[in-house]
Amino acid sequence: MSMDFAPPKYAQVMTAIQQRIRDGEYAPGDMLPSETQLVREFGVGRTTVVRALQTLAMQGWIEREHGRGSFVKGRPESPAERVRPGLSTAEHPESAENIVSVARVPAPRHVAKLMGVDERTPVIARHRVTRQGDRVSAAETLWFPLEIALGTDLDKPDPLRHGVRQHLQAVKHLRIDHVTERLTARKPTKEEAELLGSSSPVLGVLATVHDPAGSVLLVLSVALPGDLHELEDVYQVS
Amino acid sequence: MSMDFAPPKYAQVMTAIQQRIRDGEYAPGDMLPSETQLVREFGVGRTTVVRALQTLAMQGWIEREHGRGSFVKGRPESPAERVRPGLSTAEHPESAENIVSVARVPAPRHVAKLMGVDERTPVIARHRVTRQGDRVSAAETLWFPLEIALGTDLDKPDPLRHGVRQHLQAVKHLRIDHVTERLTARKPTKEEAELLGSSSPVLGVLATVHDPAGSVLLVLSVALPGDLHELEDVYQVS
DNA sequence: CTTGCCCACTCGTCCGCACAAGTAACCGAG
DNA sequence: CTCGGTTACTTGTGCGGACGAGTGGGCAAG
Repeated sequence: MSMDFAPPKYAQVMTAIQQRIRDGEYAPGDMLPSETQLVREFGVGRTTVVRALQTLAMQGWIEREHGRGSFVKGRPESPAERVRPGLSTAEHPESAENIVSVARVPAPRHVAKLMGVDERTPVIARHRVTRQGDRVSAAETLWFPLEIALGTDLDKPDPLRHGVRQHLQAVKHLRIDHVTERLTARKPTKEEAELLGSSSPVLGVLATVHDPAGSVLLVLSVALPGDLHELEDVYQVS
Repeated sequence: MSMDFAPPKYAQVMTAIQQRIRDGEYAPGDMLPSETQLVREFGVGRTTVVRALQTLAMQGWIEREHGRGSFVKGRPESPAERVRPGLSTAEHPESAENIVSVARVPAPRHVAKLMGVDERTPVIARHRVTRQGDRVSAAETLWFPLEIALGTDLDKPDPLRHGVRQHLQAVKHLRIDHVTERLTARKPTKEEAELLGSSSPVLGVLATVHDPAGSVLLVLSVALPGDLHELEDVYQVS
């Protein structure tokens, strides 16, 4: 059975309006249709339209003025836009083609340090790649402490179709709370260079993923070829 | 008549709960009273309680789990701090030793694009270095549109002792509002390699600095040798 | 003991309605 | 002409009710 879940109506209204703003149909400064008009257009209750508009306002897409109307601000630029390679790596679904190898290996020095265990403690290393068309656009390694991987499929070479984060949540109720990322420029390791088919500089992302208590769920390292990737960040100055 | 306006009820509920979290009455991890209980306690409709709780959740005070309850996160922390090479470069004071050269040159393609002007439009290029002990730890170039530099000392090779940001503010009342940064890994240019004394990979930061109206005040490019620099970033997950 | 179902409880979403309050255009009295 | 009120719009807030869906404990059948 095709059980595709429809997103909630208020979210549908939000996406529709966001799309129109991006398309320029609603330009910055324009007044949006009134709540009543939107109610008619989308065939939903005012509660729903109001919730969509108020959420958009909180996210900075629009501005609402009591008695006048809602106006396009067109500047959804918020700290939410930051690229977060660490998190997206933990969330991305896997497929058979992008698993390179999964093995139990002694923890490399820098990984052991981040996990707070002794060097050479055995850990699970899960090597993957991401493809963009024909080319390998990223080489990723995820390291798991044994006690985390215990009872999960993280130590098996089968693809996790819902991603690592989902798997941890579903199988062991482990929740990701925060991520520490360290970014640097470096040469790819021999293995990475082979996978990427190039030894030009890479952006190295080393991320430590924690649960709410601060324990390390995994450490991950991503090598992003410099000629393929740019990380963008916009911020307000106090 | 003392017409003091009572804040809306949903806001009253929010502040009450926030207060209890701050006081420790609701400790992190605790389950909040259920919506129904809060309805009874505050004598308001469920709509109101739900709105309060959902807003608190969006602000990061609590977490709501479908079917289980609402839980104190006790973490109204703002989006985590991030290193911002772009801004600090604009703020750092200069000294005679770290000015390499200042000249009027045609805008390079990528700079012209960010400024929104034609390629080869003349701009002021200000080349600098940062030292760490004996070693040059960063090579920076700041490009200014002519109309910005006009009437300032930005086009003169004398060090700006209070930094570029201060100078713009003091001399022309120009205020920095936001910065867009693009990060990538690349090989240093010939000039950068010479200044840095190495041609190992660098972290390239290309930042566009805007005033409140969105006009570009300057574009700056920083080359950070990968073996000397790491950019760290911590963030909360949803 | 284990398994599977039921049920009470939780939050998620949505509706229709009501009234308050701010805004702006119109219109008539002066 | 100016002024002030009326009126038709807008958003802000609030209620009660309804149904859906996820969670977890209890309970009875196996």
